[in-house]
Amino acid sequence: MPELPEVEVTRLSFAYRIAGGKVLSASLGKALRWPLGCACNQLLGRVVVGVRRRGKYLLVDLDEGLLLLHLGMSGSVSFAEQLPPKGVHDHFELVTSHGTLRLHDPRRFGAVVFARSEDAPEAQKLLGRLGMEPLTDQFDLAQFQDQLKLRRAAIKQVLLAGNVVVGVGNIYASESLFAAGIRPTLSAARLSRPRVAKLHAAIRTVLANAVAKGGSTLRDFSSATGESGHFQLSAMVYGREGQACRVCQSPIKTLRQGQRSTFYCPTCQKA
DNA sequence: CACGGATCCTGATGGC
DNA sequence: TGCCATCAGGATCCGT
Repeated sequence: MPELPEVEVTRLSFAYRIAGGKVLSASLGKALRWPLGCACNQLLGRVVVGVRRRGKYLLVDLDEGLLLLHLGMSGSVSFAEQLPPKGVHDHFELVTSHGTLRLHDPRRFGAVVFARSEDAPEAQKLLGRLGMEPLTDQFDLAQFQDQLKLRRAAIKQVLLAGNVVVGVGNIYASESLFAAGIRPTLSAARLSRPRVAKLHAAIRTVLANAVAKGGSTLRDFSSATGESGHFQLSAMVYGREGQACRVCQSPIKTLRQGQRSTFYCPTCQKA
């Protein structure tokens, strides 16, 4: 479910409200992708200092240590003073004096991991190999060009891998490549510098636009306050196989890359 | 190191 | 209605 825009929309929807809250209780349900890395009662009394995002991770900063939350494919976060009773797929809960943070994740590809600090090995294991943040100045064009030169794989797969640039998942990889007019199957290393520059700008525009639209709600994404996103309504290619391209009217095509669907316009996206 | 494929898990959907 | 196959917003691990 969640790519960078959905994670950022989630963050924006609860960060300012949870900040300052003191942890009153914490509980875990079924196992997520990795163990929490501490006993739940070690979190008692901690104060939530703020919530940041790195790639698709939410970093819940505590006065001592931090929690790394990942939503996997099907995760979502709720935050409210009072939440409805726990359901079968609610696997983590942090009750604070400002409200309750809950992670709902049917497929359990998500994770909650405690780390003593961002630099600690348990955090670096998850964050250490992440690529550049696309919506910050860290996303340097020259560096992007240099790094793509080292990758022979298809540009779509390089974007998804997250070790060059983070946060671009299956929806926004297709959308960004459409915006840049690039065929998803092209080898990253063979893209001309001007085309990479176009892609660099496209990624930023597409992601920023998606955040502004509240993310994409395909089946069940909503922010921590329950708001649906509506980026999917303006998607140019994702989920539009067979429909007319919004620019040139050609039917949108689909293909499989690394067991994921890719959508593209055969006319607008040049080989 | 870079690459492609298998893998974790549950639920929705479509064909027969 | 049931059963089976396929697909779904991710990312790690493993063999080459």
